[in-house]
Amino acid sequence: MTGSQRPPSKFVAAISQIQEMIKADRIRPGDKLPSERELSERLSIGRSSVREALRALELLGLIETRRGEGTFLRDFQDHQLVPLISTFIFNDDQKKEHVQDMKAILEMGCLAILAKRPDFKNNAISLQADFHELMDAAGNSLLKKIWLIISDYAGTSREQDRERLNELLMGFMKNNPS
Amino acid sequence: MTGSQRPPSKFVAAISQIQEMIKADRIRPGDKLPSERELSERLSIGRSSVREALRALELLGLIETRRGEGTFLRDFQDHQLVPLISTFIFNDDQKKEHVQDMKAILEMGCLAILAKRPDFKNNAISLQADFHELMDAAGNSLLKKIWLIISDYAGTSREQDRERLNELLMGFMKNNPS
DNA sequence: TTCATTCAAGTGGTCTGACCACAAGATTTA
DNA sequence: TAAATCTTGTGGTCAGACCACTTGAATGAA
Repeated sequence: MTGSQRPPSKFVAAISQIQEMIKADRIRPGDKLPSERELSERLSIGRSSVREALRALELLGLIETRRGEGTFLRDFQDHQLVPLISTFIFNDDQKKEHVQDMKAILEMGCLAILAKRPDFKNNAISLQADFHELMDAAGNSLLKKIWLIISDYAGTSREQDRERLNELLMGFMKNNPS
Repeated sequence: MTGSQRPPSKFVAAISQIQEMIKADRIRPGDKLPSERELSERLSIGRSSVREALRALELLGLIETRRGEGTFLRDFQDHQLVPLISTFIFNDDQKKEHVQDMKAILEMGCLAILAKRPDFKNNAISLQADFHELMDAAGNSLLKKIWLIISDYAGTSREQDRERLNELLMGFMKNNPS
């Protein structure tokens, strides 16, 4: 027989279903999810599989689990997956470079956005500024979120960031004289 | 009693231990990890907990699981983590503009990488090229991955992409005369 | 009443043992 | 030799049993 691709594992299916449930039931960050046992019943899968799904989501920082209380939807702010994955990344220097480059690209992009503004030189950018503020100023939340994640992976210090920012700014001033 | 912080859950501990084991045993991408049952024994924790850890790692794209064969360490390059996080990131962030800007930033970054190469003008970039090829040429898998996802969300056509690429190239040529 | 104590129910955390589905190699058989 | 068949080892899943913890209700003492 051909074409009989086996279905995705239960725990992967569970993740999707849980996400759908979150949307359908309008569960918001901070709200409580159904208990593992209830999920198990509603999704008709064993509790173990539910747990595997929940543990994975937890590791991603999408949910939070409190023993004796329940499982709660979380805001994406503090993703713990970063330190975790970075240890894996550290095995490979090339990948580390990629992360660094990626970060630089995002930062350049941030500056490019700001540079289009008339008040670019005046207030928004002082040499005391750091990218957290600049990202806010740029007003692209998507950019900022991704930058935050990448920054975490990159693992550079605030000082290093600031130094490079200065360098970048110098370059910008030169290429974009007002 | 105060200050009795309870230990991290088994499955979190398992993740760390598995990581250490990978390092200690010099397991490289593509290699096989010990079986779940063996891990269970070696780490002295139940197989369920081992599985919760492995499932989480799998969702992060750090390992790959093949039924009947085993569990294998994976190259970080194909981490599914990015698409995963992205679905979440895009949740509250439907701002189309942000996505477009983000895409442009990534593409500029790609060009910037290529521009540093001596053969920039010669072969790598022809006006027939599109960003798929350019991203490959840039050689930053992380960049490409994120770009692909963003592109997906941006929903622009290949033609639109090519047009903008041409515009960008023009600008680049102007600002970076060889 | 009011406050503290106790208790019961619900929840996540973990383990065990049992199957199933699958892949690969060894073994048997034609 | 070549095909068909075990056998073994692996992940996938489930059910049931405890444990640890939180909460709130029930209970009792002031």
